[in-house]
Amino acid sequence: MTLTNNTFIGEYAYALDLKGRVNVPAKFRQALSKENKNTFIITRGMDSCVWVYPLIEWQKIEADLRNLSSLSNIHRTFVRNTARYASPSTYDKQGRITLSPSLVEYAGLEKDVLIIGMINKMEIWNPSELKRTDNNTIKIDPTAYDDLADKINI
Amino acid sequence: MTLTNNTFIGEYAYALDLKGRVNVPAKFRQALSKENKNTFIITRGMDSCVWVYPLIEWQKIEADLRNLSSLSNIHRTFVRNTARYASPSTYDKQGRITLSPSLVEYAGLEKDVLIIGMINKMEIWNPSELKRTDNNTIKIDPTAYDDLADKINI
DNA sequence: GGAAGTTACCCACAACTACCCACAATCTTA
DNA sequence: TAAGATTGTGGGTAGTTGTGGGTAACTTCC
Repeated sequence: MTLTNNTFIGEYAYALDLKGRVNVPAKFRQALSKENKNTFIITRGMDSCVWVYPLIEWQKIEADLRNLSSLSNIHRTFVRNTARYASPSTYDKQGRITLSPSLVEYAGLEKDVLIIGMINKMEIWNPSELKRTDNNTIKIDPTAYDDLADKINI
Repeated sequence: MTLTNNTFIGEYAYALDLKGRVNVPAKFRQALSKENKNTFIITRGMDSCVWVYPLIEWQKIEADLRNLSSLSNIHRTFVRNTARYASPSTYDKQGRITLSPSLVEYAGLEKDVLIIGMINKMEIWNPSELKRTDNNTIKIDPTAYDDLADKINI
C-alpha cells in the first residue's frame, strides 16, 4: 500500500547505527522513487530536529532562493543560512540514509530516533527532545491553535 | 551522488595549503564538469569571502553587466568593481583550485576554511569571519529576515 | 642568457564513504 | 500454520576523496 504522491504522514521508530545511518520508512520510499531519483535533501529543522525533503519539494525552495540577488545583504544571509546546512543524499540498497555527525549533534540524536511525516517532508527526532518541544509550544500560547481554526477545516 | 544542475548547497571544511590550494567539494565538481569545461570564475565576495562561480552562472552576470550603460556613474563603478577582481581558473587532477595571495588576504583566509554552497555559486570563508558577519547581519534587521522566511515557505 | 622565483602537473598515501552481503524479525499469502 | 517475501540492523571491503610534497616547465629580472 503506497502513499499519496510525495505526501508524508505517520510516525516510525528506528535505530540510528554507529555509522550515522537511519532507515527511511518503507512507505515513504515508495512514494519517492520515481520523480525524485531516490534523492533527498537533508538539513537542519527549525526545531531541534532534522528535516528531510524529497528532491521535488526542495527544488521549489531552491527556485525561490535563486531569485534573491546577492547584492542585498539580508538576501545573502538568508540564502547562506538556508543552503549551508542542506545536503543531498540517496538511500542505500537497504533503504537507509546517512546523517552527518554535525546534523546528529544539532538534533541531539541518540540511538532511538522517531521519524515523523510532515506532509511535504519528514522530520527525524530524538523522542525526548520532541516531547520537550511539544510541551513548551503549547504552554507558551494555549490559544494559538484557535487562530488556525478558520484556515483549516479539520 | 551528484547535485541538481549547477546548484550548490551544503557546508564543507577544508585546509588551505601552503601553495594557496583549496579542495573543491566532490559534489560540486560533478555538477560542473559538463557545460562548464571545469572552469570557474573566482572573485571577491561582497562580504569578507571569496566567490566562486561556475562558468555558466558567471556568463549570466556578464550578460547583465553588458546591459548597464556606462553613461551612468554608478553603473560604471559597479561594472568596474565586479569585473576587475574576477579571474578564471580550473581545478587540478585532485580537484583543487589555487587562490591568489591577494584573494587570500582579502578574505582573511587561514589554514582552516569553510566552503558554503550558495545555490548559484560557492563561498570560501575563514570560519571566524563568517560567524562575525552572520551575527551582525541578523542583528541589523531581524524582521526583514523573518519576512523572507515567511515568503519562501520553507 | 642564466639564476631565482613562481606556477602547473604528477604521484603517494591516509582517511573516509558508499556499496555489498548477511541475517534476524516481521508481515503476507496460500 | 507454514513458506515466502519484505523490512530493519550490523559489519566488511573496495573505491573515492582530501592532503602533502616533488619535479618539470615557465616567468621575471638582472
